[in-house]
This record gives sequence, structure tokens and C-alpha cells, in this order.
Amino acid sequence: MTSSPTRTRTYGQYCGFARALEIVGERWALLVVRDLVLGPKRFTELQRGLPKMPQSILSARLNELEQSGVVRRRVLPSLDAGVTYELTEYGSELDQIVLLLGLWGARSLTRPHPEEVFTLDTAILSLYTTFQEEAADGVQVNFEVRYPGMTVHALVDGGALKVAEGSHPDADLIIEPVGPYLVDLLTGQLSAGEAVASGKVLIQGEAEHLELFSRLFRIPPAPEPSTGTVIS
Amino acid sequence: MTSSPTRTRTYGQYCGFARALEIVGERWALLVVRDLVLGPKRFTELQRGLPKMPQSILSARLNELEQSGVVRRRVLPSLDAGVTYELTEYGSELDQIVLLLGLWGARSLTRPHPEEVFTLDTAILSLYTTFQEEAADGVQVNFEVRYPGMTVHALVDGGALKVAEGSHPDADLIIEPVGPYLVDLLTGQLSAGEAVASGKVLIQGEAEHLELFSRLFRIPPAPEPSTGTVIS
DNA sequence: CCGGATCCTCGGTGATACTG
DNA sequence: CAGTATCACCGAGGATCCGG
Repeated sequence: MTSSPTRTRTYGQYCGFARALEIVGERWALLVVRDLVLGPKRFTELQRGLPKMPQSILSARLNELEQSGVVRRRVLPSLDAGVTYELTEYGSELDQIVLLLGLWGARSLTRPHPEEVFTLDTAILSLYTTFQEEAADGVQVNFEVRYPGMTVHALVDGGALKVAEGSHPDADLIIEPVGPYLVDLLTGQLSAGEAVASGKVLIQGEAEHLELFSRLFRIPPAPEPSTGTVIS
Repeated sequence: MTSSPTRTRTYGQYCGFARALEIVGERWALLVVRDLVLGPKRFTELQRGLPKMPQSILSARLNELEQSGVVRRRVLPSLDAGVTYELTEYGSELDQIVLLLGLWGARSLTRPHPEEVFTLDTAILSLYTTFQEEAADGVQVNFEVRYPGMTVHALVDGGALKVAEGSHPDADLIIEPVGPYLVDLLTGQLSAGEAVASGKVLIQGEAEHLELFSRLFRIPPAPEPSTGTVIS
């Protein structure tokens, strides 16, 4: 019913990778998936997370992703006449790819462009993508991160990470970046000590917990030009 | 240079994942990366691997990827006045993502569309993407796979895989799919025994080696609709 | 308010042709 | 061999309108 079924935007290759791009390679499609990785959402929630995305495109992408078996539309039985969109099992197998690609792209993050928005989902996902599992072995610590319009908390417990919206009543450390400098801490351009000393990051709690934070969440340094590797 | 200061085609999000899509999310871009994952290539080699891609787009993508630090252009010093394109170290860190996404998309592969091409790079990459490393522990075997217009060989040695073009003089098994049915063997819709019995796969060598092949190279079954997982 | 559908403009895509 | 130039077209992008 989405009007013309259209003979699609294909690549003309019998190839799993090409097929993947035909399914989720359209503009905006993977950003919709990204937001759904964090859980089911309503149409307007998706809009809020993708403010620069035209609604008509969001509608079109959701239909395409539903047809491809990546997204499932669920009509809420209650009275509020709502519809939620969630990843199918097939779609949620993109989780790891989303995290990997997010970390890869984070290396190219410098300063936010004035018009760029920083959404709640980005804040949450940035912690998942940069989490260093091997550095969290035997660690048990809770962080609360306060951004200008929103707060998230991260629970690290024995190699596992759980991030959610909102404050945490029993956080070991409250981190409040002043300006877009938390990324510098993650890349290592800014040490934990310098971050506090310069006032670029305000903290409540023991300062050494920020050292721990900067070991648990890392953006690897941007590689220098060198010879490319083939496959292994 | 050629590039006008058009800053468009962004997503307006300060987010590593959005940045990644701005770099390699344009149409055709990741397919160029895919072919370069297997090693440096000349312009015309890339054209051969992407026959349905307009040359003007290939040229544009190569320029963009070079500017982003994903691809390096190398002018050959010799007389043949050639130029090769190769992934930088940054670009080659997409290797794993390309393999994962290729495997993900392979689940949606059914029959090749009549107009779809099957390229050498796809043949090679399909073995890398479907390789089950944990099933190859202590295994030492060589395969040769003959497709209608091309032949590749796969060397499995103790958990490591090396695939290359051409025949292999000492292959333990020569596999010759008759029609597009090798994918059925990989997904498990077709067992090794049935493949030989039905004549859909011709072999030279011991039949049990085809059993081994079908354990070493797998496309996981397509998931059924069920509840989506959040992140872990 | 929520979940779209519809109309219109603009620019990237894609086919072809041309150049160093 | 490795691009650039030209042009038609269709999907993205923005606004508005519709049914519950």
C-alpha cells in the first residue's frame, strides 16, 4: 500500500554485502536502526532522535525496513492508539555492526558543527560503542553523566555494561562535561587530570574514578597514513 | 580542485555513527571499500568488479574516500602510468565490518536475479564472510571452487583462511557448483550428500571433504520473527 | 497529539559522450 | 587508462494537509 512497489534501488550484484546495502544502505535507514537498537520506539520518538530527518522519509524507511524483516510494527492494544517500532531478531543482529561502525566513525569526530544536535540516543550509544570490555574485568562502578539537557548513567559490573537514561542515586562519580570536550577524554587527547584541572569536566566524587572512566571508555587514536592491510 | 565547497549530505548529528555514514554511507561507497578490502586495485579493475556502477560515480567516490582518509591513491612509478587505489590503515579497519555486514546480508540471498552479476571479488569474499573459525581448529585442507567464468582456491590451516584467485595444484577437493546452488549448501538448505546426489554440485575428491566444507563455511539460518533484543 | 500521505523543488545518480 | 562534461530523471528534503 505504500504506493509504487518500485523496482528498487539495487546494485545488480549477487552478493551478500550488496544485498545488505540494498536493505539498510539507503540514506537514513541505518540511523533508524541505530535508534531502535536501544529499544522499541514510537514514531514521534524516532522523530525526536532524528530531528533533521524528513518525516516522509522516516515513514518510507520504516515501511521498507518492515518489508525487509528488519523492523516490526507493533500496534499497542491500549487506548492511546500508539504504534511502536522495534527491531526483529534479524534486525537486532545489526547491533554489533552498529557499535563497530559507530566506533569507527568516532575517530573522525572533532568538534561538533554548530548546527549538529547531540541526542539522548547518541549519548547512550557512545558509551556502548567506546566501552572497553577487557578493561572492565572485575570492575564494579557506577557513573552518572550530565549533559546540558539530559542525564544518563552507566553501570559497569564485571565486564558488562548497562546504560540508561536518567540520574543514578548511588553513582560513584558524577561527570559533567563543560562544552564538547568529553570526546577529547575518550580519545586520550585530554587526560583525566587535565580535564578536571582545566575545568572542562566537572566531577562529583573521587577524581581517580575519572581515570577509571577514561580507561573503560575509549576511542582508539586515529591511525596515521601507512600501508593498508589486506584481510588478515 | 574539483570539489566544490558543498557541505551538504550530512545528518546533522554529532555522533560517531552518523559521521561514519557521512564518510562511507553514500551510495556505492561501501562497495568500493568492499573490493579494496581484498587488496589494491586499479581504476579499471574496480570498474570490472562493479559493472553496474557509473564511472563518474566511481571517480567521485574515490575522490571523497581519499579526502576522508579511507582510500589512498598511489601513482605507480613504472612506465605503464597506472594508478592504484588502496585502503589506508583507517580504511582497512572496516574489514571486519564489511565481513559482518556481508554475512548479515547473505541471509537474505535467495536466487540471483537474472541481471545480477557474480564477480570474482564476491566469490572470494563470500568464503571469508562465511568462514567458521571455530570449526577450523586443527583443520588443514585445501579447496578449489570452480565457477562458470572463474576459479578460486581456499587454504584452511589451523583456524586461518586464505582465499585467492586461480586454481590450486594440490587441492583436496574441487567443487564445481552447477547453477546457483552453492548458497543452499552454505545455508544448510542443501546437505553435502544431497548436493552431490542431485548433481547440483560436482566434486573431484573425497565426498566427505564436502561435508567438511559445509561445516567450515556457513550462512546462519534466517531468524524467525520473534522478540527483538535490546543490546545484550 | 499521533501517524502518516501528498505536493513540489532541488541535487545526486546514472547513462552517454568527450578529453588528456 | 583515468578521468571530466552534459543532461534526464528520480529520490531526498521541506512544507502542508488528512484521518483517528
